[in-house]
Amino acid sequence: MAKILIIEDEISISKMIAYDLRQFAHEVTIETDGLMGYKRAQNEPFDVILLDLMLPSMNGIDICKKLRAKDSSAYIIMLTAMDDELHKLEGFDVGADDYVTKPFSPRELAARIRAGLRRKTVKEEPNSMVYEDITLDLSSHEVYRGDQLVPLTLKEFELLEFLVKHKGQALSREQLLTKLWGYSYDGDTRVVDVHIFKLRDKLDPKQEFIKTVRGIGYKLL
Amino acid sequence: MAKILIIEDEISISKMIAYDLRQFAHEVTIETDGLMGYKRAQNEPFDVILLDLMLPSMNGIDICKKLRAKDSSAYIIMLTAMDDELHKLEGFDVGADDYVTKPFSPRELAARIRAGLRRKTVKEEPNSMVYEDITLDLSSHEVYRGDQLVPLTLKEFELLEFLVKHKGQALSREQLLTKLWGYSYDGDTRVVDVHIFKLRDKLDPKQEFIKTVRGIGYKLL
DNA sequence: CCTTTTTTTATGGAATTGTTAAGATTTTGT
DNA sequence: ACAAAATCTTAACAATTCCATAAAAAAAGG
Repeated sequence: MAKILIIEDEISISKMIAYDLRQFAHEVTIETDGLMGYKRAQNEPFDVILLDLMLPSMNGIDICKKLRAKDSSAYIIMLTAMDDELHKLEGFDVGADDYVTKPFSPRELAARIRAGLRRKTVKEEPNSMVYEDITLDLSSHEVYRGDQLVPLTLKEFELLEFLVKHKGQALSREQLLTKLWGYSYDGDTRVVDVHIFKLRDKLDPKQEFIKTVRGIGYKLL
Repeated sequence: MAKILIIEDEISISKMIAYDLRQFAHEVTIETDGLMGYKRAQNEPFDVILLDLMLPSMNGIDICKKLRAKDSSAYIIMLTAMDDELHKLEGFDVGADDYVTKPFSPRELAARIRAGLRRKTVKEEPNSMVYEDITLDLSSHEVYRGDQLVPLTLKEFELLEFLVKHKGQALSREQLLTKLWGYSYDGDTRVVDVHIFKLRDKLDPKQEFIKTVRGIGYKLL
């Protein structure tokens, strides 16, 4: 489910769209004023923004331009009235990802939003990984065991990330060294053991998840 | 200090808010009933009115509409439950100046009230971001820590703005340099450290908010 | 029960960040 | 246009954190 912002002054339209989107468990926010909408778009991390062209206090084109000038990562869909073809063009110049002409069917809009979301998720890397009750937040570099924040050092974090990414695989010390320490690493192969120990100490004291594969290395169940 | 009216039927919430606000020497009045609250709002010159949406005998939306219709000069902040996004919309149509979704932190509410009071006296368009009790006024380029104006240089301001906009994310020095200094910047990467140091010095001497992510860069909690 | 491998602990040193100050650059005031 | 002031950048040193190594203790395997 995604965070979606609708900036549209015709309340009947925005309510209809919002109703449909909420059916798909999306979190929908509506703004009727251009400037207010722009401010929210700027300050909250929306996944998709539906943007009407004609708006009070600030029009859709300017909003789109400004959002792109900053580095909003939102997928922006412009809503245009049938006849302003010219504006449609500008909409694209301006950094919109897609456009829909009014009147449109809810189905079509929903499909375009889904397409946008897919594209967005493919484009961006996943920003969190979950393993059992351990959550790795890649953007904030935080790790939680349940809802307990567990401070890890960089190497510990990278090691855990690699383990989770390859869970189930037995990973040799050499593999870990070349991937996490770099291909030209020529130090002691036992470095890995020490970091595994520290990871276990912080996250898995009972060695429930991080198993040692004798003669090889380690693996995450 | 200001006269503040809280219209909220959940006594635990209103008492908590009132307690916090009185710490700042504000004069706080509480009403639990919609109609009663409306009457007081009409008859006394409050600077700020905190208005719950769902209230007995008269809801927040109607109160707000009627007060605006009379042209009460109060700065009205709507308190909305997380999920009634639709009501939030109506709240704006209706002339509220700001809104806060429950649950909210006392700090954030206090900051928004201060922002409202400032705006009320200076009468300028607010284009502001609020983080904890730090308010960033983007149009005047002013930053407040609580009530206190904190003079920042341009780079410090931009840095803070970027941190707030990406709060929670660990931001690398390279990211900050390319976004804030420009894509072609080729100087020392430690410039960032110095500016972080100065920002902390002015806004966060105890390093409560601006955390360093060793091996990466910095992040705002 | 002896050997091999892994776990655990301790420590010096390397790398990263904090802090300060001085020089360079830009902005402001006159 | 010039001088003064403010801000930014760089460099150097201090403080801190983290990592790699070594080496002892424990466990596994035969």
